Amino acid sequence: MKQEYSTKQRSVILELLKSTSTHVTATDILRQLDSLGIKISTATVYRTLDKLESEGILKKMTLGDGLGACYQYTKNGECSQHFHLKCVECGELIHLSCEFLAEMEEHILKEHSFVISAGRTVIYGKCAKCTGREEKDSICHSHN
Amino acid sequence: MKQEYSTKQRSVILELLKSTSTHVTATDILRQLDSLGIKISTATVYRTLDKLESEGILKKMTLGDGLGACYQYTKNGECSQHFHLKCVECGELIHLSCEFLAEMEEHILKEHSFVISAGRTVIYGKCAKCTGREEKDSICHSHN
DNA sequence: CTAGTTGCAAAGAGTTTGCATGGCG
DNA sequence: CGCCATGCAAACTCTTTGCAACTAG
Repeated sequence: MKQEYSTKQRSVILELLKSTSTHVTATDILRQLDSLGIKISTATVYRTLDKLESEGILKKMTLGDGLGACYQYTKNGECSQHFHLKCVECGELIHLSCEFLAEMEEHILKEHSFVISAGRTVIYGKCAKCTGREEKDSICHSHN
Repeated sequence: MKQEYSTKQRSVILELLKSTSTHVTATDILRQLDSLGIKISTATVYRTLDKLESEGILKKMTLGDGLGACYQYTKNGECSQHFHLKCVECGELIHLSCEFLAEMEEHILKEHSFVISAGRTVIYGKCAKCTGREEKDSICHSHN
């Protein structure tokens, strides 16, 4: 097995991720590093994220926007155990840890023989804020 | 509202999608068109897929691999009312109409104030066939 | 010293856009 | 005829790769 060196770049990136509460793209990280005056090459960021992911330190998720992969720091894979709700209006990502979802997984496993990959799944819809907002101005139009 | 013309390109692309049982990427379509000797430009394929999707004729899904967006034909709107389970192994799309899901929607609405858009949501995981298949050859490795 | 790591720049893959032309209704 | 759709090529974004220089252990 490959040994991991503890380099400055690696720890900077990891710190950044630890201090971020939501998911970030590689580009976000690049931008942040840039605004912090830290210079780490694009390639290194991608390679590091990749490594951190395969070490299980980060979770990689694809939120079907045009944004590319998102990464998020998770203490021992925590995020792989809950679902994500993504508001299609405002883009907010809600982490949903709730026993009901566990039930749902079980149900789908038993009744439909399907093993859900919660980490990969993003449930789309509208968050509270955006639902309220919509009701105000959509008097009578079907759907976009 | 924009009117949709029925062009040759549009119907060719739609036919292709109708006759495909799993998801395809824009590139797949381009390749297929090419091997059929039909020439439709890249831009048109992308624009058409986009339009078909917003008309609700296609379902767009992102299978977080490096592959880009995937599209799949679904009979007009029929599918906006139930969830979809997508096997990340074999590509099978399972249409899941089940009261449990309705319960789940309600739960998420009440407890989390989030309105799920079932038509937009794809739940990823592994279907029965592929789960069985995996167990055969993964004697003892943690997870990918 | 050795093997993993970094930077740079170039290359790829997927997708989008501007603009002139073509085609449906 | 008017307006949407198409083609082409250039532009873009995200990500990967080759390779020489570098550094942690």
